[in-house]
This record gives sequence, structure tokens and C-alpha cells, in this order.
Amino acid sequence: MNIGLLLYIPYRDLENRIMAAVTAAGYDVTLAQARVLQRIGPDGTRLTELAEAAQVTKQTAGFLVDQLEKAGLVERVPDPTDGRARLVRITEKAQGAMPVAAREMARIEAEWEQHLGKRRMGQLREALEKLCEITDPYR
Amino acid sequence: MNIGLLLYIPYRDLENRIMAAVTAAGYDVTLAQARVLQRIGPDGTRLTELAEAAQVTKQTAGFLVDQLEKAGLVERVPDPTDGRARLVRITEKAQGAMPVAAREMARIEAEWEQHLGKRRMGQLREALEKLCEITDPYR
DNA sequence: TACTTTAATCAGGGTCTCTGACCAAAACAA
DNA sequence: TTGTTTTGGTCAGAGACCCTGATTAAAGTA
Repeated sequence: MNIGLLLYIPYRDLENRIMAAVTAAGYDVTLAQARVLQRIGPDGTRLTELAEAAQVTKQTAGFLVDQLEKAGLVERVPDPTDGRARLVRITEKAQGAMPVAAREMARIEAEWEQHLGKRRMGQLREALEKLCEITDPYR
Repeated sequence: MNIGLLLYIPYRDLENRIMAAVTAAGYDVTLAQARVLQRIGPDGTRLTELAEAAQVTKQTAGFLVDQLEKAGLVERVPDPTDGRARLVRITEKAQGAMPVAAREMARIEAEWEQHLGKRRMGQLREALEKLCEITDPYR
């Protein structure tokens, strides 16, 4: 079986489950919005940085942030260090969604470790981390 | 680092590179089209099966097959065993694209094995195959 | 025959993402 | 200082993707 599909199948399962958990908790967020939300740092992050991290254009990131702003999940504040820039920050309201996602993620990881065994799970993580050295365009 | 991202980063790199290779070879195919194309069996496959395998609705699969048909990469022929159904088949023209993708895939796998070493690459594949047992909705 | 299921399509709409053009602030160079 | 380039962000327009709901036709079933 093709290695691409082998990577994709567990990834999609994980993503679907996390999205379902977040939706079930009452947060109406789309996948694309979640991908941006995930990248926002504790002190706020510039739009351009978000776009790079999420691998989309500035326009796309701006569009998604607009939606998140309308939903009250993020806010834009001026960047004190640069008059052109604004920082995208997570609001109080969105803070509640983070632990929901984190809990589901922990649950999934535990299930995977249960199925693979501790040894193989460790090997998987180690191999993937090593692989990211040559496949991650951001480092 | 989050296990979801660890799976996704190499996956995306692989997909991007294969798409680039196919495009460079003169086949003007989008990602979504490629995902459908990939699933077509040697004797043709029904639309409904394609939709299931690619995890999209029949309508979406139909839309993508329409485009592929216009581009001359697939054709629809009646299914001799079922008057309602039609088989989507790969045309002569598209046959040329398959080896291009396969060669790029082989090249990438070789690079990965080079970076990880034979042992870790084997462990990675083994762990992913095991993981697909519980994450693949189709088996 | 009448009912149910299955294969596929039609119609319409929402979401995501892109290219290209543009503006304004910051950084740099002469 | 003044002009030039870079950088952060937006606007406008379009295309790609994917969905829900309704419909047609063939197949299977009671």
C-alpha cells in the first residue's frame, strides 16, 4: 500500500474526530477556520505569519480570520511594534474550545498507543519527526 | 509536536511533489481529480464506488469525472452487468500519466529511506499499516 | 404487480482558495 | 532628507470543490 495513503488515512481520522468533538461542544468552526485558529500564539499572531504557517495565501487567511472575527472567536488588535500590522488574538470565547480539542487529541493518541503498543508508537513518532526535517518547508 | 501535524507534513509534501511532476509532464489535472483518477481500477469502476473510496458524495465524484471526461482522461461506458450503472474507465491518453506519478513516488520513497535509514523506514511503514487497521473506514 | 433499493443525474448554494491590483507603513540607500 | 524597495494587509474577481435535496431509471423483492 502506497505510503501517501498510509499517512493520510490516520491523519484524516484524527482530524475528523477532533472536529466532531469541537462541534459537539457547541463551537461552530469549519476545518479551514480550525487550521488557522490552531496557529494563533498566546500573544496574538500576524496575519502573514498565519498564512505562512497554514500554507495558504494572505488573502485566504484574511478571509478565514474575517469569519472567525464575525463569530467572535478572534479579534484584531494593532501591533504596537509595527504600524502596518495587526495581531490576530484568540478571544475569551474561543479559549473554551482549545481544551476540548486537546482532550480529544489525547484520547486518540491513547487509543493509537493501545493498538500499536508503546514501543511501536514511539518508533512511529520518532520516524515522523525525523521525516519532517526534510519535508517541512518551515524550518 | 502534535501527531496530526507530524502525519500531515510529509503527506502534503509527497502530494505536492507528485502533482508537480504530473503537471510538468503536461497533464493538467487538479488534486481532486487526481484523487478520483487514482481509484479507477483496470477494468473501470462505478461512480458510486469511486465516491466511497475517495470519501466524497456521488455528486462530487460525478462532477470530477465530468471534468476528467472533457479532458479526455476517462470515458464512461455502460456496465454490462447493470443497466443503471456505467463504468468509468481510464483512456489511452491518461495511461501515460500513471508511470509519471509512480516514478516520482518511488523517488520520494527512496529519499525518505535515505534520510531515515532502512530500519526506521521499515518501522514507519509497519506502524502506519497497523494504524490503518483502526483508522481506515473502508475495511 | 407494487414496493424498496440502488446508480446516477440535475439544480442550486456555500466554502475555500487563488491571481492580480492596490494602499500604507517601515526599512534601506543615496 | 528623499527616493526606492520591502513588507503587512486589503479589495475585486474568479475558479475549484463539495454539499443537500429532489428526480429519473433500472434492479431486486414480496
